[in-house]
Amino acid sequence: MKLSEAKEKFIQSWGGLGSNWGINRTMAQIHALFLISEDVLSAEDVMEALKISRGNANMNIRTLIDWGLVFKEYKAGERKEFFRGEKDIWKVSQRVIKARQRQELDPMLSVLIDLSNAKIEDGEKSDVKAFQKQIKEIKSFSELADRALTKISGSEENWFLKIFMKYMK
Amino acid sequence: MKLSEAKEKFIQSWGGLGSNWGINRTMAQIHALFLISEDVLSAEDVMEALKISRGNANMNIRTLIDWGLVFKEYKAGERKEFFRGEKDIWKVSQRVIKARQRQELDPMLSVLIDLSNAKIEDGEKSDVKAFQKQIKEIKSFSELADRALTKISGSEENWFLKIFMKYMK
DNA sequence: AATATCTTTCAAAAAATATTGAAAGTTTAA
DNA sequence: TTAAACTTTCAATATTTTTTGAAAGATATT
Repeated sequence: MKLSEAKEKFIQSWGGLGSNWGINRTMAQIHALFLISEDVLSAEDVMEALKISRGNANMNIRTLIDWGLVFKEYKAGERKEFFRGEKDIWKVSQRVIKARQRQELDPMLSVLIDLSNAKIEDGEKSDVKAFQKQIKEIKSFSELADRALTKISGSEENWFLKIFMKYMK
Repeated sequence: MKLSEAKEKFIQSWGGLGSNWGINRTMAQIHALFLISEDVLSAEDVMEALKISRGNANMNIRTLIDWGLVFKEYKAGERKEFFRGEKDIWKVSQRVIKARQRQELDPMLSVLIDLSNAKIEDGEKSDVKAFQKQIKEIKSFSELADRALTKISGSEENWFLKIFMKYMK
């Protein structure tokens, strides 16, 4: 296999993985490109490598920066911006977890908390009770998951590895 | 708040959560409906509650059954099928993890394994080395994650709770 | 202050994804 | 065996999401 083929395959697969998990395909591809690029890349490099438009490249690079997966870097004597990807895959996954937790899990949790506290003013009494019980269970579970994810996304890789070795065979 | 409003809010939020995670919105809404329905529901009940077509209801209920989140049930003397949702939120999340692991993580893992084993027959030697090193790291991490998810999706809730209490404050 | 270089925005277009509903398929009952 | 009751399929349609590219906005250079 050629190196370029191998890279292409990685980029495409990473893009597919992302898009199945609600992360837009191009953003995941750009991220893949950065994961396997030793050097910094300019917006143009990204546009060219992935054959995408300037707007698309710009927008998705911004989002990757927001997520903490890509960093701006300046070259002496060069006017344009360059970017470098976070290479440590443990850090990458922590930052993905963090971003998605605040964007998607937390809003759901806040709805669950609202519903738990809401006074329900009609309906068959047993229906209301059943509904409230189920919401409470989902809320408790979500809070547990939220705390577990927070812990994982703030830990050293070592910590996780130790727990894994000890408890997960 | 009225019971119907509260239910609606839960269904909409759960649908939104799903769609942000690459699960089609309607499927997540149907799932939410089952989560908070004490009784079995027919396809028509679902169609009516969510105002969706027969085909849509049928297709998404099938997928939920595939995922192990909804079960067929028959009523004595009734010809049509009824469905009941899995209510235990721990089991629900285990089954979601399992479904997505085999659908999305495993294919990526298999690409990573292929790339790790592939003989790369061109390119600057140091580029090839760097690429191979990075792929190997991503692969190792993915295998670890895969095993962690497998363990979690096959465990008792108690096991997880214990670990959590002990290690995650 | 005019110009060149580069970045960002955003409305329109394209692409991807989900939904509909009618027709075909299946099962049960008379 | 026929018909009624129900489920599944799938081509056409609708909706949502993503992408483009040109124009506007910055910032640096002469």
